Amino acid sequence: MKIFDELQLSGEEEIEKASRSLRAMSHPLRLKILCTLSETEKSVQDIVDHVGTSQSNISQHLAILRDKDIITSRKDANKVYYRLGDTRTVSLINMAKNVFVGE
Amino acid sequence: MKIFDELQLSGEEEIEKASRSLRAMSHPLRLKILCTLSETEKSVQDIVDHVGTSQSNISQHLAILRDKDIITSRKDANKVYYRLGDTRTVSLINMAKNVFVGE
DNA sequence: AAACTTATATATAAAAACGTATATTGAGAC
DNA sequence: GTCTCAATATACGTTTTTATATATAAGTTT
Repeated sequence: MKIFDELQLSGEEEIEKASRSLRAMSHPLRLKILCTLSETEKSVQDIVDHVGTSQSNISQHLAILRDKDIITSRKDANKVYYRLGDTRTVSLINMAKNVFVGE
Repeated sequence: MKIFDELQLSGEEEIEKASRSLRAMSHPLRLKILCTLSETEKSVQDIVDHVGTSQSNISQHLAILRDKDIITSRKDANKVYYRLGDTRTVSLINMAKNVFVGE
């Protein structure tokens, strides 16, 4: 049917795009970061405290999420605040929550 | 708020579980396989034809998805038919489609 | 037995993760 | 201004994981 076809993830580019985003989300630390950010924007240090690994490691993971436009940042003084990038990202996180919580 | 808390992906195990599933979905070939299977169950050879790589490679990817309970299989004669594993998997694929299609 | 379908073992290549060290940027003290 | 401290990013090397090709095994059908 029509509706179904429209919902197909078909084109090569669409597949690639989706899989890049999913891959970026799929690392435990990055997923934690994203869940943390779904509440409210946070500074890098906040994230480090919540998630619990080295500052450098967090920063590297943030770079990965940033490169894929999954999160965005704003700089205030010498701190950098991160938040979920766009509606699509928010949907993704909510989707993950809905699907995985309570199993 | 309450509802929000309930939707949090919080426990370490929950995070690990979600990220394992997401990672399994996040390879382009595996995502293609899953999309293909969202229509209807298919034999390995069907999948090879649809997705387009070697039989061995497909089989290896199927093993990964199978190990994570994302797909299940049934054997009929000398063919093996795969389909999406459970409701959770179907939700995941549908949500991925919803999120990524039409961007 | 020969042909077919699927799975697996093994080796290699490629990519990702992480630690350590270092760079950058901004703010405040002096 | 420049020194210093704090916050964040990046570079680089090493280890671990993942992907894939090639070859082969195992089970089924004819």
